[in-house]
Amino acid sequence: MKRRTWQRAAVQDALTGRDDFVSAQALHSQLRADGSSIGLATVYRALADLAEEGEADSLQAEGESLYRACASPGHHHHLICRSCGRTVEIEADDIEAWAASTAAAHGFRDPQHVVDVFGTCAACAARQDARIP
Amino acid sequence: MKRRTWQRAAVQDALTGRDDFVSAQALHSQLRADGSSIGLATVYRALADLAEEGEADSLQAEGESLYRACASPGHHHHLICRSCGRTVEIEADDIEAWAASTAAAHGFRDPQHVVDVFGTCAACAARQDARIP
DNA sequence: CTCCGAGTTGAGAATGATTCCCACTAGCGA
DNA sequence: TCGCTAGTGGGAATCATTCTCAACTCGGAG
Ligand SMILES: [Mn+2]
Ligand SMILES: [Mn+2]
Ligand SMILES: [Zn+2]
Ligand SMILES: [Zn+2]
Repeated sequence: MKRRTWQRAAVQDALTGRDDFVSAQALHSQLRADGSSIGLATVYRALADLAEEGEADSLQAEGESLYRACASPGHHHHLICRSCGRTVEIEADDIEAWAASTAAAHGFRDPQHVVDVFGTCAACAARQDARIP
Repeated sequence: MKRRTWQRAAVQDALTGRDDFVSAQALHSQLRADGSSIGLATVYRALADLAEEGEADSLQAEGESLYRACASPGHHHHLICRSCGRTVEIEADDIEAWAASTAAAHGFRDPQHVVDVFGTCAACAARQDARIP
């Protein structure tokens, strides 16, 4: 029996309020800065729960876990700006089929896959070009 | 000027001697068990160097970095058994093209991608089936 | 071959993210 | 409302990885 606490709601709201992948630490700092008294361990627990329930997507970058409340309810992948973190949700049935058939072709059962694309978004690219010349 | 030391050679040899992804800690333990006096920090450094030089591939799993000396010299991906770690190297030009075009379609520059497939290999699947019934 | 200097090593300390501990708090069903 | 117990949070503990730095050793110059 899961209980509804304002802490869980606060984490979910904070996550929904942004469109980039964020770490537990960063989200905790943001919540504290906004006046919340939520604890760090609770933010970690809430994010882990959200990810397990499928309410949030997670990925590993530079040794830390990042989370995002995605708009697409189903399975999808991400195109992520490595500079500002802005993220585009991507659906690619071809990739799904490829992953499944590749696993099957080698006798692997219960396939899962990690597919993420990183790049520099147009805005960040323009900013970089303007600064360097 | 990069020097040739027996420590680097030992790490590379140990890595080449296995066909699964392995952590720095595990490789250090193995080397020590085989009588080497190599230090843990050195194993970390050697693996990082090998990865940077393209001599080894690396991926993140469960919060730790794993390394593998791959047979394919060029860019490729992996199909990994989540039970025993056995790895198959995969080349998929379709995926390369898809990643590049996806990034371009959204105005993202300098795309890179992470594509890994995990599953249970035939041997591990058979072992599990035999144990459970 | 010998010498010297800069790259390399390794034990232990430091770091940083994440988890654990546990006394206290607060959902929520009866 | 009452009691049970999941949830909370501050701080300690854990764990992978990096840093520190004195000692060491490649490898090119002479
Ligand atoms: Mn997919
Ligand atoms: Mn690729
Ligand atoms: Zn950007
Ligand atoms: Zn296996």
